[in-house]
Amino acid sequence: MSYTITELSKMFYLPASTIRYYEKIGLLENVEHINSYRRVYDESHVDRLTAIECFKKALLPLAEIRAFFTYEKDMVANHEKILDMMKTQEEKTLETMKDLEAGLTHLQKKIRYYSLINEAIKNDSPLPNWNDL
Amino acid sequence: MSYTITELSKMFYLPASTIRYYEKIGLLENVEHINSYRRVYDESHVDRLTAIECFKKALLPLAEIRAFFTYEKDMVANHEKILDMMKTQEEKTLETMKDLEAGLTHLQKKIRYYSLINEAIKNDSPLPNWNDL
DNA sequence: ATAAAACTTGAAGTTGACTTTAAGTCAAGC
DNA sequence: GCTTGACTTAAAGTCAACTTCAAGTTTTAT
Repeated sequence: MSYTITELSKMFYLPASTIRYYEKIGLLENVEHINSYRRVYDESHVDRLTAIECFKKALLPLAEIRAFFTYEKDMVANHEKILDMMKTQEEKTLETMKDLEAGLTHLQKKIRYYSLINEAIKNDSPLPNWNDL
Repeated sequence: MSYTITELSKMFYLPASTIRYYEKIGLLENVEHINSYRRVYDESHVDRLTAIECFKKALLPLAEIRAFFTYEKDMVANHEKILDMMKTQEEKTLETMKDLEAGLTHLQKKIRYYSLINEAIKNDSPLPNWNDL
């Protein structure tokens, strides 16, 4: 099965320009050009983009993702390097999640506070105090 | 109590240049300059930086954070706008957390996989298959 | 009194991840 | 055979969030 850039674009909700950009920086490889012009993709590229999507969700920078693909070409030789990369990234991701959770808690406190303010204004009652939450 | 830029810098693990930058883009306000030269900060600035830290953890862009501070100056007039902002941001944060969790799961699967590869190589046994996980 | 350390400014530079632009190519339909 | 539309290229532009730089000022230590 083969795909045009527009098909991939729709599949992954990515602008075609981004898909071309990924090729340019080496995230997508071996892209054929029919009549030495238009790009043609196959399952391998769909797999790549799927993997990229996952890694991006885990907040890996594109350079790291590319490094992973490079190492993965000889995973027997590089399995330790890859394992290191993934573990380092796992820690970063966990760290980010902790921050996000703290941020979310802060946000939700603000939401409670401003909901109370809303109430107080409606009922013409005294405004609540941030420290009373 | 008053603080120098270096003191704040150490308190918040931020380079002084960043603190100056935050002032420049309007995140820090009313910064006095002794002898019309060096910056002097007080508790209000410590509070601001603490709030900025929280919002940044929740991944709010600096422009949003500044907007919040602006609205907060008249929270009686702007409480609905603020509430909207915070709720919108809460959703975005929850969305990001979901993505992060998905990314983390993917990462952990990779870690399991490459640990098995590691084992297999040590024991000279056949390499595991990604689909067997 | 002088030099070094710590701070100041405005402007320019950096990084990552794209996006936009301008000019060109090619197949398809009228 | 000409236009339209979907694609191509390389290069430049954008955006957020800083960082670095060059040149100047002030405080502190010798």
